[in-house]
Amino acid sequence: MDYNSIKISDGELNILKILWENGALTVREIYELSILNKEKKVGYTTILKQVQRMLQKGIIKRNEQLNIHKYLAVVEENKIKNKLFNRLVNQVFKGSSTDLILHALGQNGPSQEEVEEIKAILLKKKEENDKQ
Amino acid sequence: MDYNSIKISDGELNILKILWENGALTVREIYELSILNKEKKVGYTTILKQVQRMLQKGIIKRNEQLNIHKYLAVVEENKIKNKLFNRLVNQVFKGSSTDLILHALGQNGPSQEEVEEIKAILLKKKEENDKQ
DNA sequence: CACAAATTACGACAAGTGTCGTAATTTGTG
DNA sequence: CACAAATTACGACACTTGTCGTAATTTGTG
Repeated sequence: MDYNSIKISDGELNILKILWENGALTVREIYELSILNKEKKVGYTTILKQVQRMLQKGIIKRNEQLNIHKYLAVVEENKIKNKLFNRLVNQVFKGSSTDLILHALGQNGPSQEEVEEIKAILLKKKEENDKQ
Repeated sequence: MDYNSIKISDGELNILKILWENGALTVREIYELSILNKEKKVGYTTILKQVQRMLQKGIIKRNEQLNIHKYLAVVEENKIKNKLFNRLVNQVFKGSSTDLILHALGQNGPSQEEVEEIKAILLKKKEENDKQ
């Protein structure tokens, strides 16, 4: 699995998330979980189609034992997380994960003093890195 | 500008980034900047087309004074950052920005001790939040 | 002004995606 | 086993996006 060339759409990510959390599932189960807590519900065949395309791409696989088709994620959660994380950092935080962290803290993180503490730590670190 | 319904593609984000950094630019200027430091270069009309579509969507606007068309971002950098940040948090970090921060720290952030310090702060904060 | 150069507009095309409808196949039940 | 129910396969369609080619328009220069 080449994690660099892989592309994952929003719908696919949604299905992967369910699979990472729950392990092998049938399409029906994925479908049921995917429409829970969703404002916008889609048809069963929509999910099925997405599952089929994911199967074809090789990002999930199928286990056919017991006459039941169960699907399982092939791509690793952490690698995809890293990938998406790095993409965001590069796209809007100039490649600096520290900047992203500061953004996160400013937005809805810990209290003011804590933010200051953390900022101080991060900035100190940043200076060190810049020196090198 | 309704920041909730707005969708921004990778190509558009690339152009926005340039506009946010440099203010009003002509298509030519955007084009020049966009192919700098890029392995994969695209044609001028590709950028032009993207600019035109962005104009139509209303995420950039055009200033025609002085017989020159200069384009300027309408959407605000911080709001878009927030949007993308929140999307990532919801998509793969269970809606917890603290989880994302911890992920960032674990990946390529500050030193070990600093990470521990920050973790302690964040976790303390998290417990407080959970109590409420 | 006339023509070359630059800019802008417009249309096209292939991929990828979300979304289904319907057909084919498989499974379960009287 | 025969038929209903469920599952799976397949095809279709609209939209978005990246990517250009080419045409139309505007600008600048001899």
